[in-house]
Amino acid sequence: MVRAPRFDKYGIKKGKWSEEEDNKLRAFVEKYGHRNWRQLPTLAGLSRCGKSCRLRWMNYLRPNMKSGNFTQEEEDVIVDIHNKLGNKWAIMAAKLPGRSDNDIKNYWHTRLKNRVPKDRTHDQVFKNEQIGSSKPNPTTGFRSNLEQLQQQEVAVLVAVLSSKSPSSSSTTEPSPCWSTGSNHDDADSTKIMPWFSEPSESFWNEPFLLDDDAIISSYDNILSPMWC
DNA sequence: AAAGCCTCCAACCGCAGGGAA
DNA sequence: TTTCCCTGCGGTTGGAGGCTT
Repeated sequence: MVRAPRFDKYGIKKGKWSEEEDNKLRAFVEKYGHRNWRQLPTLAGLSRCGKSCRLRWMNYLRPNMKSGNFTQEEEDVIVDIHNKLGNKWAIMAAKLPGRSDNDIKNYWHTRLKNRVPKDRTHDQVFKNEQIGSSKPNPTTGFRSNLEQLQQQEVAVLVAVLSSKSPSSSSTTEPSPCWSTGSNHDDADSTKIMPWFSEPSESFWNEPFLLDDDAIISSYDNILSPMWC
């Protein structure tokens, strides 16, 4: 079900993550955070690119990640947002704590896509909007129609993000907003994520000390691009 | 039993936006 | 102002496992 592990020409591992790699990544991020995904794999002793580490963390290793089937409520949220905004998986993920954009995207493609009438999708709405206004307004033209639609999208987006998420009423689960880098500031991050403690200042100023000498020596010989 | 097909999802890839230099 | 780097997003793919014939 997943890609077989392999190494690219730079020695960067690709494919399925092992339990050991997961543990290394989880331990490192929980201890030091993830300010620099590009350097993180080197510091954490992983033969992965930063992008791969970020994806793994965001999709599976984050605290409070849910597994298993989507509830009817979650499904409704996905369909509703898709009708309004289209394939905005990150926005849907922000509304569904514990679900990643990848989860939602997969769920849409495998379960929901064929269930939702095509003429109700955002893309079709967008097309209809353009077809319906095939005679451009002599004073404003097509561009303003598009801008108007974009303004409507922004309004919907604001409404979606400002409304309560389905599970927030029944749980005390932290808001996923931290994961999108919005709607919070650093001062609040420890409240939102009790597990996320700001690393001590010395961490960012002092050289990182690893237990494994081999990793330290390899750090000096990084020739491959760390980001894919 | 086995071959072929289908489904699902973890992971990869490329692009765009924002910020720093 | 321009260029470069980093990050996040959305589309696509690889391939294991299940199903059908």
